[in-house]
Amino acid sequence: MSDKATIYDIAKKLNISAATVSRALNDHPKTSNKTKILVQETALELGYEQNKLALALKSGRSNTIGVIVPRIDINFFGSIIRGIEDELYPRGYHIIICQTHDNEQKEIQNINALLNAQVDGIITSITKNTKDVSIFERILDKNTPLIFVDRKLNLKGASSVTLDDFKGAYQATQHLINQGCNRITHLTVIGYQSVGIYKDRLEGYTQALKDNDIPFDADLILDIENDINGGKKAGQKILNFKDRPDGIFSSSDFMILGAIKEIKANGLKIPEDIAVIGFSNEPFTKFMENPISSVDQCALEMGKLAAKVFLDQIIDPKLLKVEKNVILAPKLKIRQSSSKKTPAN
Amino acid sequence: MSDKATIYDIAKKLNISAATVSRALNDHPKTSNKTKILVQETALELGYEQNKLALALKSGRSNTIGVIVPRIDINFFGSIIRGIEDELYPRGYHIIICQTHDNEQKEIQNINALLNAQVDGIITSITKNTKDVSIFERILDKNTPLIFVDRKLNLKGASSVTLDDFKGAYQATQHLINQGCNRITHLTVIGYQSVGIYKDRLEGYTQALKDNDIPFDADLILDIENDINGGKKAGQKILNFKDRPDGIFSSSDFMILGAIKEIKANGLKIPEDIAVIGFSNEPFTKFMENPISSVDQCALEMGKLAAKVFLDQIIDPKLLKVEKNVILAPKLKIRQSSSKKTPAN
DNA sequence: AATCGTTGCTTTATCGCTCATTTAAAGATT
DNA sequence: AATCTTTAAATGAGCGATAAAGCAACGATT
Repeated sequence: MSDKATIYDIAKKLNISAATVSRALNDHPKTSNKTKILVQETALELGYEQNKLALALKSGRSNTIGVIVPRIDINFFGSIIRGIEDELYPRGYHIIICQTHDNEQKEIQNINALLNAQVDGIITSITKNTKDVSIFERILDKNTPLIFVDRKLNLKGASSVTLDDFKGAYQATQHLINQGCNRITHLTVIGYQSVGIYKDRLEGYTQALKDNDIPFDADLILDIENDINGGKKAGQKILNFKDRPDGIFSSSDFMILGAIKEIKANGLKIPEDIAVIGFSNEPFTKFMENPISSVDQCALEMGKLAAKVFLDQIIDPKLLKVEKNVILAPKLKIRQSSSKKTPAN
Repeated sequence: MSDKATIYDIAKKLNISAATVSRALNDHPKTSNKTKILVQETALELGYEQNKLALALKSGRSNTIGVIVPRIDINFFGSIIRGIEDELYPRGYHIIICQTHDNEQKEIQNINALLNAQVDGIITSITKNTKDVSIFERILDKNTPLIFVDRKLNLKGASSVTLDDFKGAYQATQHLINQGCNRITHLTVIGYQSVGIYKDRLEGYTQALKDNDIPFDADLILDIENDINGGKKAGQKILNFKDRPDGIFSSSDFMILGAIKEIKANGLKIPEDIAVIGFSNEPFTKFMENPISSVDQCALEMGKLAAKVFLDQIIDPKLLKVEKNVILAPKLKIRQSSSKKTPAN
């Protein structure tokens, strides 16, 4: 039971007051060098370590930040967290992780728990089902910095780091058009339109068509489940079209994977017959035998930026609420699945 | 600035002492129902919330656990963390995440930081380069429960949840033999033998050969880099063998992916010419057009078990150190890449 | 010699909560 | 009626660190 030494132990040993020890350790100007050295030596000798909890209680700052994501084991969120950690750890911050599993109730619980734990800020991606804004207002009421990553709410006083989903979708669609496609379907999930990102992707797609004088055809918008099976069903529909599409822009990599499987199973070639591009740049897309093009969401960078925005917010606690909204440009990863003209990786 | 209410605020309002408020809120037996109700109502009215920091300082327990992994954005570790979170969150624990990036110095820093933060326990996967045991002994000296996941050190007093790598390797090799292979190469990383798991996999492979009266051939052990490129190089070597192998057991999915690409590029068929199986069950293995067989490491379950072991440890703080070593049986995921006889998914 | 300013430390109070101990009040016992 | 129990609340201390204010000692100033 090597019970930790406190500043009191040091004080007693040196016959000085605890406050002096505290100042000596903090390199306070009003301390003599003699005492500083003496205290530091004794601290080392006793194996003293600052109790962060006491400091946190006293100062009201825990040096801890809460991060809430739908699920940790989704690559995208894992990378975001890594970005946050990479940025904040060197500055002495700890990161508390919470998951919502896309459940609004858990989201509320998580936020309350984090606030109780006195975190210095919260970075979060909202659930697909978040309806109630009030819990987020509570965060702001407490003057706790709130930064949304990727999935955001529009809330005065809250910052955000998001992807320009419109642009990503626009570029992906434009890329397909450049490859010679002129009948492009779009796979999406209408049910998630509240999250905003799917809506933006749909709009980017629509705009790209418009700018290229390709008529918009509502039948080409396929509303499916966001998984491989949904993609397979979409693949069937696509194969059954009288006027078969020659391109697919999917708002998710999993949906496009299903569609690809279905299309190939029916003897069509990708990208020759149908060129496809997904969204998210899931790790598996580049590992495939025929690598899948996708829109990269720069997760790592989003995490880093969110961390930086957080740091900006707390530079001056007296400052009126700073609100900062960063929009990241996505990066197209052109691979075989959409390279009719020039194959690439 | 809706500054949080404390028990003193409640006490003042009701003209009772703070201690009574504390007891009332904690449902202490020596409190009258009248007071309890009164206090609870006032607490609600003032928007009181317990300050966990103060509680932690007072009680010496932070209700926080530290998790240190090489990298968060690796699927395997993400799943472990998810398992831990799923298990501990409902019991009121928070999880602080740290990364080592496989750097021993960062590992030491992380541990020190977590101990300063007064975590109630540490769950970790050591780096590939960990040499020094003393930092882990420090954890135990402080009576902080220490649980290793997957990558462990043998340390008296520390618990562990690991995979039976030997068994996984044995089963994978046996499976290839069952499929008719009798000249099986093994891809490994000799440099990582200190981590233990690669060594165990090699031994499982060796034992399976022995039990099936297949002579061990040291030339069939290929020591390569643990990535796709390493796998490609291994693939070349395999193709150049005079007596070409008909099976590959790889201790990593990335290595086998490279090997597969190389082999297919040379016109050979998988599994017909060469049957292959990897290790880790990375997500991409099942998404491939020709899904890759692999040994699943049950990451989620490992995380959950680690959390449970932690909870076991702290049931009775007075108890002598409990040491618990759980070894999980891996699960073979048989897919196309190794299914010569009966195709499966 | 008396006063002033520095320097460097001590004292005291506080962050919010809880535990052990004490006190007070009411009821039970003879 | 006087004492003993029981019960509920008050008191005070302390977890570990720090900030503000107070004070002693020294040398410098006039």
